[in-house]
Amino acid sequence: MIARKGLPGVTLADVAREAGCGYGLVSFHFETKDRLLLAALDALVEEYRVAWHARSDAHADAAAKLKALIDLDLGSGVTDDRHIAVWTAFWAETSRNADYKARFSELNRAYMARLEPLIAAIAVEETPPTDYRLIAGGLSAMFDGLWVESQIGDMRGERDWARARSICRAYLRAFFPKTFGAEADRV
Amino acid sequence: MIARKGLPGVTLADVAREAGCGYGLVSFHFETKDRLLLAALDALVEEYRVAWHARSDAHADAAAKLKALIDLDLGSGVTDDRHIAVWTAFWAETSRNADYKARFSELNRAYMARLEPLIAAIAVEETPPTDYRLIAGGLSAMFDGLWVESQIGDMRGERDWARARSICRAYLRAFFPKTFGAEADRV
DNA sequence: GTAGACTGATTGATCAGTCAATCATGACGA
DNA sequence: TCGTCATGATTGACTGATCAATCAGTCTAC
Repeated sequence: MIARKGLPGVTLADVAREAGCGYGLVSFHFETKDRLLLAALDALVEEYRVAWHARSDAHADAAAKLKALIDLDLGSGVTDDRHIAVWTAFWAETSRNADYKARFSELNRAYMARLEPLIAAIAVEETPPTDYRLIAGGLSAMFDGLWVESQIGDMRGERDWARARSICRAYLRAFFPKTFGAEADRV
Repeated sequence: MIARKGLPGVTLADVAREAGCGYGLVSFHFETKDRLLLAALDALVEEYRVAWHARSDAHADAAAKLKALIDLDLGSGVTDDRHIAVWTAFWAETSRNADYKARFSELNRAYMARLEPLIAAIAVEETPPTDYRLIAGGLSAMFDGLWVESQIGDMRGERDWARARSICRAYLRAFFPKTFGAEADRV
């Protein structure tokens, strides 16, 4: 519903109708619209976190984990247009909402704490020319940027997600040519 | 005002007060709140476009133009926190507003039409290992992502912008080591 | 019988949009 | 030179709609 109507466009009456209960119950349960939206953000973050850990734990080596992260972030079930519309909706309010900011700060910390060691592990094998932290920060920024562009640009459908994944693989290949082979990646 | 209060938080009465005129004049001049916001977006895009062309035209070679673009997008007067808060506010509504989408599509087209030739020009000199379009797309995504992170993350102040610029320079150096030298870029 | 789950009508606040009234400017004629 | 009028700019009170929050009451399960 947030994806369809935006954060301010969602009304408690809408939520009640969709949930199949009365208005009062929504109001009573969440106390306030702010808290309802915060609960939605928490659910969104948690859903992402679960999917992310699941994919990460499914692989042993750093390169495979990174590839799995690319697949998760760009075109998976938790990063389709609908989900991303919700992320961007919350992003837009973050500068005015300390609760949102806290959630994103913590998510970002956890994210970088998992991403940086992966990059570092590969970097030591390839005699790093650059700070691995910058490489990790760049990859993270790329994901966010590709999410934004999927919302505001002309991206539509799996082909464009495949291109987004190619962009990220090209990025990693540029830094780590040995680890991320030279398959043809033109889309 | 949009940066302070968000798109739905801005009221016509606020605008009138800030502009020092009566409520009715704002209402009469813009006809509708939607059109007022669209005018604000047009002004934002135009301001960016002017700054971008000015910086681009100030240099002759592609590498210098690219460096100027990095400086413009990450930490200049048209990309401070206030401006970026407005961009993200409009981004969040784009999936629901065809006018916004049209503006961003056109801006993106113009942006890539300028960016891709720069990358291509450098790529031919360095025997490209990857499609230059992917490299350009990655840089554009990085800019957007760093904007998002400046809003939602813990970025604050010039030091973090310097780090963001380092990320982009590291990106370009990874693809084009000859053109983008190997200065120490650790922040 | 009672506690807790649940309902939805009501209230009060906010806000976009409307419109009748006012004001400023300048043209025109005496 | 001065008064008069017309036009367009500008005002802000008012209207109607929307919506979060409240609360008095109903239902259900045990």
